Amino acid sequence: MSDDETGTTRRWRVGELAEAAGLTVRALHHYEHLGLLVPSRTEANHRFYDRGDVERLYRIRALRELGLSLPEIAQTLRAAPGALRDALRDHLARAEQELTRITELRDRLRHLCDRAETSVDASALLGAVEAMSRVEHHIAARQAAGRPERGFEDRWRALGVDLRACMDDGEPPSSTRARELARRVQARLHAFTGGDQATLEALARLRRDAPPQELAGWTPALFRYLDGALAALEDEVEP
Amino acid sequence: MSDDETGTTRRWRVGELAEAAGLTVRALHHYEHLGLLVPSRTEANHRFYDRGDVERLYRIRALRELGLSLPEIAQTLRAAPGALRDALRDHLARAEQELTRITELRDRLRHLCDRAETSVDASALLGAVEAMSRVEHHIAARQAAGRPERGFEDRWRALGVDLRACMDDGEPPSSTRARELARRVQARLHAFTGGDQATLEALARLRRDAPPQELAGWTPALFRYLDGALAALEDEVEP
DNA sequence: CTTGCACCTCACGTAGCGTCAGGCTGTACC
DNA sequence: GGTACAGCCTGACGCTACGTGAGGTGCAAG
Repeated sequence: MSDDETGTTRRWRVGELAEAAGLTVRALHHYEHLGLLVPSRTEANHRFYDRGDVERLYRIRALRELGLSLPEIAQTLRAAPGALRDALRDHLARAEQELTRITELRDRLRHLCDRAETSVDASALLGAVEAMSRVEHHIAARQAAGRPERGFEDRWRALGVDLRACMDDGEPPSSTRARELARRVQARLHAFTGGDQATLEALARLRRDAPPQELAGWTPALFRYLDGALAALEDEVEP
Repeated sequence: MSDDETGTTRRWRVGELAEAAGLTVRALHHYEHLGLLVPSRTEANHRFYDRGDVERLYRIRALRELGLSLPEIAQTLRAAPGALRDALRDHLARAEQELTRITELRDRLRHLCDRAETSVDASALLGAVEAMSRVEHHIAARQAAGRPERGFEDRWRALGVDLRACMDDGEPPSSTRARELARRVQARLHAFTGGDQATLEALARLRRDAPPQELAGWTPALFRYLDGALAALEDEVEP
């Protein structure tokens, strides 16, 4: 059943093919420019695509919809054997990274939108946004500087457990035990921020305005309790 | 505690500020070009940024990290009142859309990668990718054409239930009852594809090579059973 | 012969900068 | 005072995957 027998030596003009494939003429021009899909030409220099070109186009489209870049597609279509599998795996990894990135982003945005609902003025909201950003940058900078973060979370978790026990025992934030724990938190904070005032303020703002729901065993209620104890500490210094 | 008293009338040069904010000099040039952050100049025409500029920059950075575009940031910083809240809500909606998109993408990629593990040659894999794309395009085209899709899934589900009952009753795929159901499936497929051969083939390929885990009550086992019954139908026509 | 449509080839625009290229400024050292 | 070097300046092109014209050609119908 050759093309000749069935009369299927069909040729497509750009417009037809674009229509059929759900693309635009310009896109086909672009693919040709990249050497990704190079059609033949008529005497009048008009492009025409044969059956092979069309099949190639559908593959291109399929890989495009998976999110591969045009150069990547060109490469996997050139070196077909195991390259496709590797390309898909690489791309899967990238997609999963993107996914976690966007998920975090969405969570932050949700949090901020929730807060915005409950009538907070814009500058406070901006402040919260900025504080988040500042603290994250600080953490990133520490990691980039090669600071060993071993036991980083564990220590916070341990402090959280102690403070929660104190709170659950009904001790007021101004109690000696609570203030002692607050002092330890302050020391930890100082070590973490390297004494940077801006980061310390940003952290305070986050605790007050946008405490994370659950971070190393800390809850919003615990953060509030801590703030009470820290306030008691300050009163102690300058009564 | 004014700037004069504390001597904190500090001014930053571009390089310093870029370093401090974790950006590049070029980015700051760009922000100035957009009118987003316009510093003062020294006599020698060098940029310098004061405390207010720095604060503005940190807000810009924070909003950028939330994924807002630079024009959007410019706008929300100009018209601060409720604009920020609206912008965040809009952006949240976009983020959630992106999230579902990437999630679907990841699922497809995972599926394909799984199949690639079990040593399938590249062209078959490409074929599966292409078939997915083709079927999706067909569905999109139908929806764009305004085809009423009411009861679309329900009918497939009903057919699936009948076929599963048949399979669970131990009837062989070649039994009269199974072939009758296969005939009804064929009719549905024909109605769905509008008789388009390419889409029919793509669907057959998907059933065989990459059956979805769960779609309107159909499982891979059920798809295999259906293929058996369809094969029995064909044998019946030309024995 | 004109109308009209599909086609052709430039070529600029998009977002957010990266990355030269070529020239000026400011400071430190000799 | 000269000079070396870091840091600053202003263009201007590059990147993705095309969109969107502008200005000209090919071909069939009226």
